[in-house]
Amino acid sequence: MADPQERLEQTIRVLKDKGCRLTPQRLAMLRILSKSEGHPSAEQIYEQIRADYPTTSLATIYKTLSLLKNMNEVFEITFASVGSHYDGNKPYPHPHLICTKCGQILDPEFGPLAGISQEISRQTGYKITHQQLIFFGLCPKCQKAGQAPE
Amino acid sequence: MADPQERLEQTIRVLKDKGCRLTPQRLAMLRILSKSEGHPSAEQIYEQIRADYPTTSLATIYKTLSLLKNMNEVFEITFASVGSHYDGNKPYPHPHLICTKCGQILDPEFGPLAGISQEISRQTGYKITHQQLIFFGLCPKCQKAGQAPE
DNA sequence: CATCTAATTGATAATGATTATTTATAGAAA
DNA sequence: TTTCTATAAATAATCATTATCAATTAGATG
Ligand SMILES: [Mn+2]
Ligand SMILES: [Mn+2]
Ligand SMILES: [Zn+2]
Ligand SMILES: [Zn+2]
Repeated sequence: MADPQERLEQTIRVLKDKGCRLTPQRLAMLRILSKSEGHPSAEQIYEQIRADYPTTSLATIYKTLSLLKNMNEVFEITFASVGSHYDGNKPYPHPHLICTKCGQILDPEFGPLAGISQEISRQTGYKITHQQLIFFGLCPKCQKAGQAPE
Repeated sequence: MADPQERLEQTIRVLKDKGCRLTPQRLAMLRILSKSEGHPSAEQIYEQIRADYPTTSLATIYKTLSLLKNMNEVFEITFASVGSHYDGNKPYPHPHLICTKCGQILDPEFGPLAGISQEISRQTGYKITHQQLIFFGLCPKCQKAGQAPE
């Protein structure tokens, strides 16, 4: 994982570059996201923030997450059955390992790209039941510029 | 892809084995799902069904999908930003290729497991921007039987 | 420091996909 | 026919997320 302090400073730099304000609520969120322990959901971030800033609104959490997503300073794991979770420590797409019972989410570390499941299983002790591999991109039709989404 | 007729018959067999009834609405759904053209959403299945059975309720679609999921006769692609989509032709986990502009979902065919993105891109003409690879399983703690989910 | 103003916040309403509930229906069994 | 049970239809409820808008404030300016 990246050094949380460096991630924090990096994100603050990007925010300032874009002319965004650094409010206390945002700073508190950045501290949490720079570590992203356990890949928190919006609700979990909200609960942590409220410890220090009891009047914070959940809407602020969502708006800040949206802002950070747009500048690629947080990565969103969108999986319907567990809701969205966030990783501000590795703010780019990467594989995840989800426990289907308790919902715990890990970043599995793996080198090549073969026998992955076994390797992850060995590393983490998880018993892997299934996986989801999704590729995103633009279909040929959508690559033509100036075309509205259907 | 599997032969839709065979998939239809297979699912009907499983339903009967479990003592479930084969209603006209269900049969209409099975016909759609056995092909699963375009990986339809619940809403899209609903619209197709209504052509033949105008009084059908959306709740029935969801209930039947839930039934079929439980007997592994349909695979659900749960990705938050596009909502759930269904594949009854290949009713088991497999990779998907999603256009982030129009939402089209394909089953990319690929052999080994290296240089996948390039191969998929060549086969489909998609310009791949990112991917999501998620492994599901049970963490060591959850593998201990009789433990409640957190 | 005081003032100014656009960005941001907090409170709340709205949205939308999915699930739950309740009553009605229909076919199988007796 | 009567009874029984699975299922359907209609509708309400849920819940995560987004939108709205008046109030507040960070940060620039003088
Ligand atoms: Mn991660
Ligand atoms: Mn598929
Ligand atoms: Zn677990
Ligand atoms: Zn497209």
